[in-house]
Formats: sequence, structure tokens, C-alpha cells
Amino acid sequence: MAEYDPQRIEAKWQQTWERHDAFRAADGDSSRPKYYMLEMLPYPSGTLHMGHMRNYTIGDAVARYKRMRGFNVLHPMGWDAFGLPAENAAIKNGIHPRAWTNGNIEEFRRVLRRFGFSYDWTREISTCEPEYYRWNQWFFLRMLEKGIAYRKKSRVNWCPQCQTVLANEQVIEGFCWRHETTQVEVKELEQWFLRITQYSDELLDDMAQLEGGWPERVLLMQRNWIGKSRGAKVRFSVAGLEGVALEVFTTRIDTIYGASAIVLSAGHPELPKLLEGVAGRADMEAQLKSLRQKSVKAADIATAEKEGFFTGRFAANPFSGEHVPVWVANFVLAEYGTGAVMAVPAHDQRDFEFARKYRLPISVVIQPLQGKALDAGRMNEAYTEHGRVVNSGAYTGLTSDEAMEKMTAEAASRGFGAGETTYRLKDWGISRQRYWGTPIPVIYCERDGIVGVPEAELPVRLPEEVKLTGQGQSPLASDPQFVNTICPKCGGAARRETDTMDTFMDSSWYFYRYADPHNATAPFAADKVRYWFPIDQYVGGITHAILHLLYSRFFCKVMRDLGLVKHDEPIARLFTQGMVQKGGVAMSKSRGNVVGAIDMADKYGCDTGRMYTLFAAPPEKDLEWSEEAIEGPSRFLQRLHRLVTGHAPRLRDVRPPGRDADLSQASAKEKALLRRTHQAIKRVTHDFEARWHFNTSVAELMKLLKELEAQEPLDRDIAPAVLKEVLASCVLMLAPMAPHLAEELWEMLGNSGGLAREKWPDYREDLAREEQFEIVIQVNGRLRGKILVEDGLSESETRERALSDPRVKMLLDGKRVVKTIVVPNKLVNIVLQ
RNA sequence: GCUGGUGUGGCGGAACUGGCAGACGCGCCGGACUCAAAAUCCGGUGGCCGCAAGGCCGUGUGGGUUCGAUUCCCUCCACCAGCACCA
Repeated sequence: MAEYDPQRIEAKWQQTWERHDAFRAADGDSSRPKYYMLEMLPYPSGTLHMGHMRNYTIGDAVARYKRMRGFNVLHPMGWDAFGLPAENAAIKNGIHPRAWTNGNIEEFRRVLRRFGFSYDWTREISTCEPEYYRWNQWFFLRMLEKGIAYRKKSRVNWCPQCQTVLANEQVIEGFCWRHETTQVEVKELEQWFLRITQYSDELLDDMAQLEGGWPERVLLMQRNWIGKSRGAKVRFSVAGLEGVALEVFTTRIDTIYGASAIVLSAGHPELPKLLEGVAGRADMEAQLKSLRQKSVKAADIATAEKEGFFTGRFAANPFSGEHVPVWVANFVLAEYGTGAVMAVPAHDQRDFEFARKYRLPISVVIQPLQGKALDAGRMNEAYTEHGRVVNSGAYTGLTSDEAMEKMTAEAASRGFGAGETTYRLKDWGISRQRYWGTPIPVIYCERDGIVGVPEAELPVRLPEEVKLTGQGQSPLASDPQFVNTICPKCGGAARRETDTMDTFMDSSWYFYRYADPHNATAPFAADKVRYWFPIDQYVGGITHAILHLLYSRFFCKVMRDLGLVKHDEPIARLFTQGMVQKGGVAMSKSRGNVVGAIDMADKYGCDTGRMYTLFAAPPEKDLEWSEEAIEGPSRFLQRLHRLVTGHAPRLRDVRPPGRDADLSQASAKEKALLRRTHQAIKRVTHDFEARWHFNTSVAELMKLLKELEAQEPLDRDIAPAVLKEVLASCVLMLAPMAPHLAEELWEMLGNSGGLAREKWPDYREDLAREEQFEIVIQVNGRLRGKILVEDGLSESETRERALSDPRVKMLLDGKRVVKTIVVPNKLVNIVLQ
């Protein structure tokens, strides 16, 4: 008998699948329900390791399962091919980014094919190809027309290591997301932005549509990131300075009578005017300078002392008329709100600390609705809850909520303020001073200003020969052939934009392109997208919870407003799988702890690699890679192969009993085997449908195999038709998880045509039903015995049976039974005393 | 600090709606096969007491609800993740 030879089997079936185009998705097929299964497209760099493979194994298992369930499955793969590492490799090794990238793509494609993932390879895309990125440019131009793309000079995050601008989302605690030890600098540059803030509310509100389909955690992170907060802006006039007003943003206008100061950020635009002619100005300028150079490190911020100085100016509280000092301090952020706050020490913890240090007055204007009244002199911390307003003129006696509403109305009617909602979310800066990305399709003309490249001239191709130094400004600026052009409007000499787009542009809409990957006249045909969307299931890492997923949602809404799509959200369900770790940290090339996918396939076979990945942990949890633990699934597949190979020859031409067969005449042994089989089908089906706990699916198959082995010799006691039914079900259930071996065994059992179109086995309740149950007998809730009863025994009979059990009788001797609880087919609990 | 999540044998994990805690697997121990080893197969494997029958303890901590709690409620602890002087 032939040994299980995974490499041979895997090659054989991969060729067969390819020959038969087994995983081709059919556009617009209305005869079957569609299912769009998507895994996050990889950035082709380094080696594909088991972290990647886990992602694709999960997706592939579900894609294959859905096909067996009769769905028309779209399961595509592509490459996120633009990006910095390609450029860095080019600088370091003198290889062109395109050559480097395409080399990696080839390698990635080879490995993914070697694992036999059921992709429709005819839909493969690569974002660095002009056929793809021309649509990035096309979208950009549409957004330019709509005013969603705009240019402004702004303070931007600059990474000296990358030599480029970073989006806010790419700055992590003040450090570059790619260079964890490089502090991000602030620079003033002319940049292109996308007005994502225009969609802040919609991005927030539409999360309601995602509840249930997306992990709560991801929605929460996005909600925090958007950071909506309702409040009011209030203007304080500055005493002795006509025309200068300081606007503050507050979420607690009800506390305004307790303001002890106005505090400005060190970068506040009105500061020069304020400081003019003030005594001690030189000294203040020095302090300002030092405040501006504060560390941005998270740890420092958390422990930083409140620091600031009095400007010598006073501002008038428009409600009370009171004059309060104007300060500058380090804890006020220039980028948030108005860059100025009113300090209310009694009701804000930061203000409280600040007031303590600089001896500003603390006055209580909110009292708790219940409990002890506050006394400013005895407070150890601010009282930040809502409550009853006191010492606040006409507002005294109102609740916080009432006061907020009325005060906001007064501010508006008297013209010194208004209700205001602020967001943490900033517009998306997409300009990158880099080569390996999509050129921004814009031309600058002396006469006509900013002119979009006409659609007919797209794509603006990335020139192939450009000197890359990694230093200074955009590499494209050094190519006069590229830069110098003519203005599409006036025909005069003009210059091209030399920045390229953030690569997150590429990945914000790539999944639409899969629906129509070769369209040369549009990013996609509307009817194809209408058929396939929304994505039924997206699978990827939690690392993309904010960046990629928020941008993708934004893009979808822009596309909808451009009339390109009809839906509000592109992704119906999101699954975030856990990381694969080794030594407690995520696999990564830089840490040197990767387990290569190819090594795994060479050593154990990819089916074993897949099985282990699915078995070792439920997919949402992190998985610690263990070379030892892979032995379990490896042995399982070998034993299953041995068992089926042993029995298959005489089962080839046997017809299984079929779906509705009457099996009441089957022997007890046969019934037992069928029962275990159908219980397994029930469980595995549930795991695939409801919760994706493939680890228990694998365990179920292992148990079934064990049962089969225990019944050997199977050819003596089990009718061939029954055995065939059992083995076939087993193989069908294996198909999504270890597809190559499943195909091989399926063929051995006398089937042809491949498993991709085969039906998932039906679960039969009548066959799965137990005939006998072990009843647990508890006395006072403690396990004291077990009895075997037949199915359907009545409650009273079960009780009698339990009470007449000899051992139970002994325990009950001389005691009074208070009551008994009977759970049919499960347990009897006898309560004594 | 805020928000969310997670705590179960030596390890990965299971227990679906409150009903036998530890399925399945790894490892370990014992046995078979072998001159021997590997591979394979069979048996055992939460802790403590006991020759055994059996008993007691046990799902991070302490409490509560319940006939019965890994599961529900409260307290605290630890770890992980995201956000973080956001006004």
C-alpha cells in the first residue's frame, strides 16, 4: 500500500485544478447566490511565512466550504506592490524597484500556488502596473473636481528616515510607523489632502450597519480615531486689545462661570499680538521656544509637569464679565479644537493640576446631584461629573445638561459663540516625496494654476529611469523629461506634480477591481460591482483596524457620491485573525523568527501545515508556532490516508445509501458509526457556519477517525454501502481544510469530477440521534453516580430510576429528600436535608 | 489615566442556551514490536489522601445568585491591545 506522499498528491491536484479552471468565479451568475471572500492583499516583500499562510488558510477553508454549499465564490488575490521597501532595496542594492517588486511577486505567487489556495488567478492584480494605478489617478481627478482632493500648505509629519511625509495615522506616539526609533519632525509643505473629514459623521453613523458583522473592537478603534466631541466655541475679548478675541472650545460650557484663566497653546496664532508691548516679553519668547520643543514621546507626556507662564493680558468672560488672566501652557494642543481652552480647575483634572501649581483660584460651579457638597478648599481632584449648576448667575439651579443648552443658545444669540462639534480625525495627507508610487496627475501652470491631467492622457506613467538617492525631495523632480510638460488648458510651458500618492490609496479600492480586473475603459463596470458587492467576508490582521479599513470605507462613500456604486459600505463582515508568533512575538523578517511556508510544505506537506494552523487555536486568537505540535495533524492525515487507502479498492463501485435511505435495518455497529458520522457533520457544519472554530472541526474529524479505527476490521461488520457513506462524509468534511488529500481520497473512493463542485454532506437528525443517554446523578449538586437510560424516558421514570440506583439509595439512607431536579436525557439532582 | 479584551492541567486548547470541567492534540510515563533506535501500535496522564472502593480540592482572587456556576452579578488582581494633557 502506498504511503501518504503529500508532495506528490499536492502537485497532482494543483495541476488538475489549474487544468479545469476549478476556481473561476462567474460574473453575474444569477442561478446561484454569490459569495465574495477576500483576504487582505499582501505587500510582496521578504518571504511568505506562516503568519501570511494562516490568513489565507482561513479564507480558503471558508471559500471552499461556500463553494460546496452551492455559492458562486469570488476569491481573488493580488499584490500591494508600491511602497517604500522596494525603493530602499533599490537604493541599497542598485536594483530597480520594479524588478525587485516583480521578483518578489513571482516568489509569492509560487508559494501561494504551492499551497493550493483556491484563487481565481485570472483576476490577479498588481497595484504598480499602469493598468491599475491609472485608476488611482482617475479617482484622484474625480475627487479634485468634487473638491475632495485639495492642496494646502500645512504643518506635516516628516520622517527623516523615510524622507517623506506621513499621514497622521502613520505616526505612532510621535514615531514613524516604519521606523520605531525615528522621531517624526514637523515641517511646512504644500501637500495634497483628501477631505475625509467631510465624511466624519457618516463614517461614524454607518458603523451601525457594521454592528454584528465587524468586531466590536475595530468599530471602537475607528470611533475613537474619529473622536467626535460636541461642545461650544466661546470668544473671550482681550482687555485693552481691540479686535483681538480668543476663541476656546469646551465640551462643558456649563462650567464657564468657574473659569480661572484662558490657556493658549505655545503655537497659538494670536500670541504675537498679545505679547506686543507686554513687559518681560523677551523672557516670554524664550519660554515659548522651550515649550514648543517639548518631547512628543508618550511616556514623557504622561508624566510631564504642567508648565506655563502668564502673558500679562486679561480676557473677559462673556457670561460673567469677569477678567481672567491669559496663560500659555504645554498641555494645550495647537492641533485640537481652537488651540485654546478655558481653565476650570474645579471641574477638569488638568486645569486642577495647573491651578494648583500656579496658584490660580479654584471655584466650584457644579455640585453633585447627590452626596456631599464640594468645598473648593478641600478638593484633591477635580469633580468632572455633571451635576447642579451653582454660582453661575441666571443659570444657577439648572442641571448641567439644561445649562449647556441654554448657555450655548445665549452665546449664539449674543454673537460670542456657538455650538460646535470637533473631531480628532484630520484630512488625509496623501503626498509622498517618493518615487515608487502613483504619480499625482496634476500640472502646475503659471497662468492657469493647478490643472488636472486630462482623462485621455492617463495614465501619467512613472518614468522607469530615475536616480534614487534617498535624499531630499521627490525623485521625480530630478527628471526634466517628466517634470516639463505643457499646460492642457493654455498650451504653455508647465510643470508636473512630482510627488506620488500614499500607497494606502492603492489598497483603498483594490477589491472593486477584482470584480472587473481587465477593464481598460473604467475602473470597473457598474453591473459587475453591483453583482459582487458588498464583500461578504474580509479576513485580515487587526493592524489594519484604522488605516486601511477607514480609508476603504471613505473611498466607498466618495465613489457612491460620484455615482459609481450604490452601497454605503464595501465590507459586510470583517474577521480579524490572530497573529502567528514565535517566542511570544509576531513573525517578522527583522526579528528573524519566521517559519517559511515553503519549508513547511517541503517537510510536512501544505495540507498538514493548513490543518495545524486551523487546529492549534481558534482563528481570532494569537497562535504560538510549535514545531512539536504539528505532529498531531500530521499523524492524523497519515492515519486517515492509510485507513481510506486500505478500504477504498472494494468500495470504488459501491453506491452509498443516499440521503433518504431507510437505515432502520442497519446493525447496531453500523448505526453507531453512522451516528458518530452525523454528529460530526452537525458539529463541523455549525463550526463553519456560526463561529469559525475550525480547531473543534479538526478535533471532530480526529474523533471520527479514532472511532473508525476502533471498529476495525471494518470490512467484517460494516456493510460496504454504509462504510462508503461514512468515509465519503469524512472526506467531504476534510475538503475545505486539507483539499489535496481530500481530492486524492475522493478519487480513490471511485468519484470523478473533483470536489470543488461537490455538495457538502447533509446532516440527518434521525441518524445522529442517540438511543441511550448516560444520566448524571447528583446529590446536592455533587456527582454521585451515572445510569444509562433509553431516549425519551419520562421525567418521573427517570427520577424513579435514579432514586432506585443502589448507590444512590445508600447515600439517601435516613435523609429527607427536599426535591429532585430532572433534566431529561441529562441529569437528576437530588436535594437532601 | 480612559476604553476594550483575556485569565481553565506541563503546553495548545474544549465545554454551543447555567447541567459529568479538562473533548481533541502536543508532551510525559508504562507496555508491544525491534539485537537496538527511530517510526508505528496499545494503555495511562489535573492535584492531594487511599492497597482499593472511594473521598476531598480544583477554571486568576474574594464574595453573591442558584438544586447546580468555567458560564450570570459584584469586588479585587494580573496580563494583552488600542487611545492618551482631545479641553
